[in-house]
Amino acid sequence: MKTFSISTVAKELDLTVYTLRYCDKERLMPFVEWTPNGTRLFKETDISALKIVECLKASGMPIKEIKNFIDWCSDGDSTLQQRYDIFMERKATVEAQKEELKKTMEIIEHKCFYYKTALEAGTEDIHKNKKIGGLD
Amino acid sequence: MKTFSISTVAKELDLTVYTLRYCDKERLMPFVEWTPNGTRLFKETDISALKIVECLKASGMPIKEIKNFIDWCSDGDSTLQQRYDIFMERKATVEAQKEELKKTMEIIEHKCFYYKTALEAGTEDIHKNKKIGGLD
DNA sequence: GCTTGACCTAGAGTTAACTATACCCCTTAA
DNA sequence: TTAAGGGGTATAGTTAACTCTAGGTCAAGC
Repeated sequence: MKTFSISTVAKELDLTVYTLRYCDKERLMPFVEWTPNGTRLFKETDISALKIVECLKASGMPIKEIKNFIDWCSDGDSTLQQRYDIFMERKATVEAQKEELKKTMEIIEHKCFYYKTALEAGTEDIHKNKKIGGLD
Repeated sequence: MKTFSISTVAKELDLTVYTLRYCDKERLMPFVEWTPNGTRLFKETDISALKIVECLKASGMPIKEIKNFIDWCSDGDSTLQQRYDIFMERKATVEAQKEELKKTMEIIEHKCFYYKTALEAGTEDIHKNKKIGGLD
């Protein structure tokens, strides 16, 4: 079976070896195996699992909670419901983040317009007294 | 002119007074005025400006860079280009974040499906050997 | 056989953005 | 007139997720 060194995996996942070792210390990868002389050996499936870990991180999940998920994975079918719940919950938080970003983007685009027109006019004054209490 | 206390503004922006004072210490609100006995007095326009600060924070901009923007605002029309550039750059990074979230969401939704079907089958085994090296 | 470079651990240091504490002042209501 | 409550400062502590350093092992190549 093909295996990979920690630095290869780091490159593949766009992480540092420090980060991978940190994740290991936090018990996020109990599945990786070792050579007899104490070097980690990553399998293809390990890399897939780490991509899920990265996905959960990207969704804003703290590492301690990701650890719960990893533990449940080792526990087999009895934890299927918990694992399902985790991803449904993640789906909701990511949806909320998307909404937040959308609002943020609206304000930013408004400001782009504000400064574009101000630049064209040579002064910000054209926006003064436009709307009282507005965001302009 | 109507003014607001720090705790009122905190409520309005959904921040703590600690956070507002921290922002002040970081020179993110040089525009707020003070009573003779040393209390901050927020105007309506100050709250609008702080909403922009919060928007920049939400876009992932570090506070030290937001400070640059605030400084430029005080410098008048000579900094219009810099300020425009900042928002155009923010627009690009938020766009990138949206892309990232989209990818994250795809994996999460795939996992929701994975666990939903596993739950229905009563076992995760139905997904074994489906695709070698796949994300399932 | 010696150097180089990849791997290892333990543990210290970093960073940003708060968050809290200690202690002070001022106003207001009982 | 005193106690509560809201304001202020300075400074210390927290947190998460790295990031780095020191010091060590081991295999390969010259």
